[in-house]
Amino acid sequence: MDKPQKNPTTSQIGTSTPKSKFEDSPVFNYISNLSPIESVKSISTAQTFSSLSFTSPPPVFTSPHVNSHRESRFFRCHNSIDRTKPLEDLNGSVYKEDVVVPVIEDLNKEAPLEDEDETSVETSSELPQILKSDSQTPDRSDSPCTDDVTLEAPSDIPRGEGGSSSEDVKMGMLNVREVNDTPDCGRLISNATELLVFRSPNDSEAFRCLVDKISSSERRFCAGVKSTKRPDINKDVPANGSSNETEPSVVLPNESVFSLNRGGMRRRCLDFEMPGKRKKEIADDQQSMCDNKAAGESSSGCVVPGSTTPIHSQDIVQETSDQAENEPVEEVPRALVFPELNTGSLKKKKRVSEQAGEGESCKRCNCKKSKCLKLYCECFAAGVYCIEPCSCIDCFNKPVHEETVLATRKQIESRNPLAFAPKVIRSADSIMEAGDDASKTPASARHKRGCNCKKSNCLKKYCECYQGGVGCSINCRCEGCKNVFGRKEGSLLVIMESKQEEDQETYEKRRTKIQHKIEVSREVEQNPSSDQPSTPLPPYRHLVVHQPFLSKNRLPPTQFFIGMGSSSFRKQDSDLTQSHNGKKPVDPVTEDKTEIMPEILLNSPIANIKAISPNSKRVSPPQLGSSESGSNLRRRGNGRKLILRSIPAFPSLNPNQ
DNA sequence: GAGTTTGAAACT
DNA sequence: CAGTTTCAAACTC
Repeated sequence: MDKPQKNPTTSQIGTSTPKSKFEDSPVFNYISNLSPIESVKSISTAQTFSSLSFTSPPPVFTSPHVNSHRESRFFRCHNSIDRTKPLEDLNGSVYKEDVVVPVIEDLNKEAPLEDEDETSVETSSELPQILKSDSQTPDRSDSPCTDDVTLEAPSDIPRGEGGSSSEDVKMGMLNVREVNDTPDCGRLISNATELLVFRSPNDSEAFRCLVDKISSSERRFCAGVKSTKRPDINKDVPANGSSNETEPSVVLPNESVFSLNRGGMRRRCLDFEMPGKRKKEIADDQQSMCDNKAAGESSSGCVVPGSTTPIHSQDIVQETSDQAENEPVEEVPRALVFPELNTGSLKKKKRVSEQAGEGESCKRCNCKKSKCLKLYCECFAAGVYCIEPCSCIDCFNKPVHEETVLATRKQIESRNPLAFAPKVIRSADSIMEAGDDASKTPASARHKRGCNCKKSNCLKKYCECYQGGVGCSINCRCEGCKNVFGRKEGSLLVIMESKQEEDQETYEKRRTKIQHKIEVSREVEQNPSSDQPSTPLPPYRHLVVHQPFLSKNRLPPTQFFIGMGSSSFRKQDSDLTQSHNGKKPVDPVTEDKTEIMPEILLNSPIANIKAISPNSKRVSPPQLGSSESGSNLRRRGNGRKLILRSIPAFPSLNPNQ
């Protein structure tokens, strides 16, 4: 199996092979040179670290467990393949590798900070186990395999990638859960809930909550994990890994944030979480295997409630934070994921949810004719089984009918591969934003398909964009859009036009600036270090900060459309820019920018991120008129247009791609 | 809680 | 692809 392979490496590295050997090895040297961390680790952690770098992630990644997790996200692993492919692809690729790596890094870095090496070690070890197989015994922590896993991940995954973070988070979750089987599960769960929130399609709000909490949650999470794990870990884990790995828990939180960025990641988080819940539930009910399957998906479902987004997410988060300490109940939402099995626990959850106002957070449907086998059903659409709280009639969206569910899913997916993809796609920027604004800035995001509102003015939850806490985009065909999160192009155009009317002089100035920027951008390309807004390398924050939406405090609209065919989005985006042109005949500048930006953006991943930021795209909603927006625009001047262009560059989001 | 409104999903 | 119907959530009373 995978383990054997890993084990040898790990065991060798960790146990038998002395540091000296590794160090002597050319590989070791090479690795050490590559990573800055090494130097630190070399002393205490060298073994683990090196092993990580050496060992290939493959074992973990390849491990069936991993797969199972992914699959679990949805109703089943198998299913996941079809429907989730897009998502999974995103998740999957990043998932395994990313997860492992971040943890390791964090461990290395933080390990020293954290006192307990032992705990850290165990966590790392556990992670592998989890990754490999959820079901596997926790005892494994002792086994070298775990070490291997951790080791491997780091090497492959670069820190820089935000996506990885998600993985890490998941990993952390998993570890925690497994560990949790024990007492502290509650906390873990609470933490998990946060993750779930991220996952929710509506992430925007959830994301906010997370962001807000993250700082605190991380602490908790780490603390909880450590505390929980340590006892167990200590038992199993000897001094070895201890020093190295302490960090995982800590790491997780941070990375979790990153994970949020990617749509795919969300679900995973849910899945992982599910297991945790599941364990609890299982312990209580000893539910059948189906639960596990369902759990994975359900978890996602819980999160899903896109509509619930803002409110729910917040509520949930709060609850989690509060309850986490007191009660594990938080999981309620997840429980939703699992259908009938949880009944006992569900009640609890229900109560909790209701109290918290969470009801919304979890998906509950009220289907009467669809049998919960159509997208009409929120649960089904969210990839979650219906649960007790649901008031559905003739529900087939239950583990009992798993086959039916899967078949139906397949069918729907065949029709629309993205049918089960999150409706709201978030960009990596979201994280950044969150970081900036603990407030709640929703991550930049957009509705993948756009809305078609005619009477609600995109001011009610009828509007999926509004529901998801994102602004309308070009994709939207809404009429009279007044989406507070961002109006669609029409509005923008209007704004633009008005501006032009107001002052063409300004326009010309802008144009000049843009040209300027273009020049700058060129320079930037040559000199990445430059602070120019266009520069890809510079911190994402620039983008985020400048984005007008952020100023709003509300969700920054995202330009990012994920699952959707990127091509369409791009076109649309371009259309936006063009639309300006179209409606406004002018805007040669934009075109210029667009041309320039893409190149820059494409060059570096970071650039991509920037590109993602939707804000730029959306010129600025009505609110923009205010000073902030104006200032932003001026600052970037061209920046904004440039950013829009960059969007297309953002490849990673599209699952399909 | 019942009824209405709304827009997505499904169907033709 | 467009138009219509079905459906269930969101909303109102």
